[in-house]
Parts: sequence; structure tokens; C-alpha cells
Amino acid sequence: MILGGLEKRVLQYLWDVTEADAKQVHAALTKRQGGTLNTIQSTLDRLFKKDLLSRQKQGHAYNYRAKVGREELIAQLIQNVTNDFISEGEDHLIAAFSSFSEGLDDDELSQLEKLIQQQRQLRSQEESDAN
Amino acid sequence: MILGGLEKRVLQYLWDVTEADAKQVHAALTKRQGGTLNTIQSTLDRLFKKDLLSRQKQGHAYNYRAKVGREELIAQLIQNVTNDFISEGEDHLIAAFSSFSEGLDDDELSQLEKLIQQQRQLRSQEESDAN
DNA sequence: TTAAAAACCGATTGCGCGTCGGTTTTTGCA
DNA sequence: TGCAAAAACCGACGCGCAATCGGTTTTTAA
Repeated sequence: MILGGLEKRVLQYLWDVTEADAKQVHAALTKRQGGTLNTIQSTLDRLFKKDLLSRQKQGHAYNYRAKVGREELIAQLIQNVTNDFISEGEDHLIAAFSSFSEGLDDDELSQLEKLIQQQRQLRSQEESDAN
Repeated sequence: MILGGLEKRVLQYLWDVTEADAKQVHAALTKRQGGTLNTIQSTLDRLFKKDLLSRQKQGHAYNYRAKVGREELIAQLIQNVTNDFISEGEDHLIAAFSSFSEGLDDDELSQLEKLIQQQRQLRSQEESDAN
């Protein structure tokens, strides 16, 4: 999955406002750049076909919503990018992390640890919920 | 920076063997797919122009080497992919990690923790080396 | 010096984003 | 219910870039 610049800007906007139609997106993005309303419609349509947006007719026009969360999409894109470099049996995240870790300062390392613990806690909680 | 499929395969190969000329790369990649020797030469040249490979004439042909490590490149690609989605002041890694963490099992979480600790150790070691 | 090997050049194809013009469909209202 | 406006839809074009090769020039080794 490849995303162009305009597509990314549109997604970003939809994450911010939750829901919008083509006209609104156009109005918002044209402030600096964004082409015709038609261009925006095409872009929304392309994103819809990529299954990144959902739409629903509301009165006259489609209302679009992001179908994937930002984090989710980022994860997917990272996966795409790393896929071909990760050998069989190797862990994607771990490999990717090795790349990162050098660029992190102590605070960030601590943040990561916290996130991990959060994740653990979340799980044990879900587990007990299931019982 | 965008990398095509063949470019990625070539890089992968060069990481494996450290050094190779076009003929060798061609021989290796053609086993499953890889086009003409000429195609490989073009690809090597493109990678060279992207500053991802270095070359040196050795006898008759160029010998190519990866100029960036795998982890380094992965990190760069991830950065590229996430850049447009990360707002000012937000931490790339943390944001990206949030994406991942849900897909990890307990073992992987533990692995990550270990990596973090390793990283810490590495640093304190470097610090004492510097004194 | 010369034949073979490799590099180099340039052209072509295919794909995907960005961009619109023009046509069809939908819709709200008079 | 008919009509004008709004929106969707369709199709086309330009552009950039990877992949692919044929053909020509340059290099090299015998």
C-alpha cells in the first residue's frame, strides 16, 4: 500500500474531525493547497477503495470517516516497508526496534517500558474480564 | 525514498554476502526471478545513485557494497513512512510502538524489554568508556 | 591489437498519485 | 411533479519512478 501526499493529508484531517464530506475536506485542505473539489473527491474515492475510509450518504453528499486509526495505519505501513527485509522466523517489531533504539534517549526508553507494562496490564485485565 | 521490489532483493543479497559484482548478483537473484544482467546493472546503478551502495572497480567489474546497514535503512524507511503522520513534538517511536504493541504476544513483549535493558547497558558502558 | 566483458545510454512499459473536464445521477425545493 | 443545483461518477492526461532491455562505447586482459 502506497499513500501519496494528498492522501495522507486527507487522512490526517479525517482523524482530526472524525467525519467530513468532500466539500469540507476541500475547504480545509485548500487553505494551503489541495486542488479542485474534484481532486479531493477522487482522492477520497481512492482512499475508500483502499478500504481506509468508510462512507455513508448523509442527505446530499457522502460523509467520510477514517476506517483505520492512525496507529493502526502506521503499523501497517511499517509492516509493508519492513516486510521484504525481515527473514523468515524473524520478528518484525524486534527487528524494527533494533533500528530505532539507538536514536532514543533515556526518557524514551523509559516511556517504552511503561508502554509495555501498560500493555501487559491491559491483557491480564482482559483475561479476567473473559472469566 | 522509495524502494522497488528488485532493489530490496538486491540490498538483501548484498547484506548477506557483503560484496558482489553485477554478475554475481544476477546469478544469485535469477534463481527465482531477476531479469537480465542488464536489469541488475541498472538496479545496482540506481541504488548507487541513491547512495545506498558504494562501488569500487576491482579488476574488470565494479564491486558493490551496501553503504547502509539493514537496521539503519529500516529505521530510515520507518521514519519516512511515519513522518507525515506525526505531529510536532510527538515522539515517532512511541507513536509507532503504540501501533505495534497490540499485535505482540507476551514473549515478544519480554524480548522488547530485554532489548531496552541491553540498550541501557550499552550506554552506561559507553559512558564509562568515554572516561 | 583485438575480442570479450562490462559499463553506459536511452527507450519503453507499467503502475499509481494528482488533477480535472464533462456527463450522469441524485436531491431538495418550488 | 418537474427542474435547477449539487454531487457522484467516468475517463483522460501528466508525471515520477521502478523494471526491463537493446544497442553502443569503453575497458580490460590475453
